[in-house]
Amino acid sequence: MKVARHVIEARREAIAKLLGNVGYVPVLEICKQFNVSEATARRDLTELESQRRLTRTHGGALSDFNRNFPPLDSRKTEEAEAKQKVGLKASTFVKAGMTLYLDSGSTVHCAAEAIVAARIPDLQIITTSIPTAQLVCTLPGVEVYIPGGLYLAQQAMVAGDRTLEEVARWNFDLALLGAQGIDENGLWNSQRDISHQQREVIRRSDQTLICMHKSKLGRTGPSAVTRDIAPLYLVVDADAAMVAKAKVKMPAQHIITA
Amino acid sequence: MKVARHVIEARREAIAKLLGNVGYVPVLEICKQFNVSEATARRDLTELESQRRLTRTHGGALSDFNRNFPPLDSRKTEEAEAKQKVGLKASTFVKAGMTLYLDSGSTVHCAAEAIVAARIPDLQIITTSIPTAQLVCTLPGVEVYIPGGLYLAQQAMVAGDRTLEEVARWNFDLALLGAQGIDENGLWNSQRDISHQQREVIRRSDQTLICMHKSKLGRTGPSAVTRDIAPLYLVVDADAAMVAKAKVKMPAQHIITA
DNA sequence: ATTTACATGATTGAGAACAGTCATATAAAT
DNA sequence: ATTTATATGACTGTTCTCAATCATGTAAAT
Repeated sequence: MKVARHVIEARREAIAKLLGNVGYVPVLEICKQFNVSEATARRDLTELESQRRLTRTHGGALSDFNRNFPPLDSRKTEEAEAKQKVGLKASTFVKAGMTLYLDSGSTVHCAAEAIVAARIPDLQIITTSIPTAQLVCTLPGVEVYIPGGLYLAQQAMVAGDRTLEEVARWNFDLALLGAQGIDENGLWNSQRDISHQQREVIRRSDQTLICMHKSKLGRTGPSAVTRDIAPLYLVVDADAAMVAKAKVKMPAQHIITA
Repeated sequence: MKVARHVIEARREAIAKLLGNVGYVPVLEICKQFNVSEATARRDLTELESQRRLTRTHGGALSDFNRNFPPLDSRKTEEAEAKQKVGLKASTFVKAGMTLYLDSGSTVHCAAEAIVAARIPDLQIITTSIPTAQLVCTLPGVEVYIPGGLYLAQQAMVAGDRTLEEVARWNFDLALLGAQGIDENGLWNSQRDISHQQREVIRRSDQTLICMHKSKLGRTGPSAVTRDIAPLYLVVDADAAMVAKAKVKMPAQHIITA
């Protein structure tokens, strides 16, 4: 029987969310959880895949978010080098005594590695990323705060309403954020929760650096963080001309080439 | 043909690493990458899975994110067996659908391992322990919340005023707590912060199990959690007579021998 | 109210993945 | 050097997964 549109949307949204939390969902698991036949479960998955929100595998589906943010350590791609360059550049903005927000994501994690390498002391660091927290807590005089929230196994981070509330209780001297894309319409990320939270961080931070590598220039994502990117700073492994080509509306002095 | 042990180890290590980078590897991909038959690829995967280093799926394997924490593992070596027994017993009190508080500490971590082994689904788990969070989040239908707070590198946990505040926003069906000691004056722990927080958890939980091994009977600690231990339950690898010798004022039916 | 559109579940055949068994060749043990 | 242990690949039958098709009943459109 045909079923109301909103029911379908809700179920697919729920599947996507489930996938975001768990990382991998077998088809039969979906059948059980949502009381649908394999056929519909598969149909939902193919639909979600065509929306680029997941990747199908034999027997189930993989979170796409996982592919964008694979585990942060032990990676050796040429992308990793770019990210390290970007992270290193971003870390030069960090000064002793700052209250600092570090986003979850591999590029910002590289920045954290550079901060540790530079042995910048006496920071107050707030981060939703567990690996990043564990990394920076080795620095002398550094206090690391993790906002509470739902733990996402895939990304080893916390997120959700409570996280947002917690973040709203801080003010930052500097925030380092990752993103999925930036174009003439603004800044984009992968999930509504994360975009929401980043918007709050931007509001509460004296200065915000968007850390990304050049392949993300001109690209978008499922969820808009902000259209108004003029106050932000962009740290990227590309010169101003390349950034201009992506139609990023940002003052030239806010573009920092790594 | 039989092949040298180190070759096998190396290949399996490489598979694990590959998995760490990519997040998901199909079996055939392993066959191609390492020039082995499907049989060996599968054998490697089952071996790695038994080492808890990955999760198998139909057609491949998923990277496992619940990495073991060195600090917790080293603490586990002594009296590990006793703690596992206690943890196993405590886990039998956990039923599907519960809202559950899991304390930070090795004994409760053992209980978490037993919960995972029993594959109890649909829990809502609140824990301040990062390793425990990463362990239990693998269960189906389980949501894991980490209260915000100051990250303590030593214990891989969060603590502090904010953590207490966050905990105070929940109510639990069941709480599993560790402790440093219990005697005629009540329950003891190592730090004021932790005692404070445990007191709050006890207040907010329908049932509280204190999980400890017998060497802690009759011992105290720097900070009192509560003098009124009568409503609590004690899971310990000792019989009622041994508990009585420690002058623990607790109804007999509240003493559970592991 | 009637018609159209379509989401769903059941069925089916094809293809993929799996566990088990066995022969073999080589590493480790003696 | 001889024996034992075992890692491997080939083979096999079974199970699982998948895409396609069709009938059905309900939501949307008219």
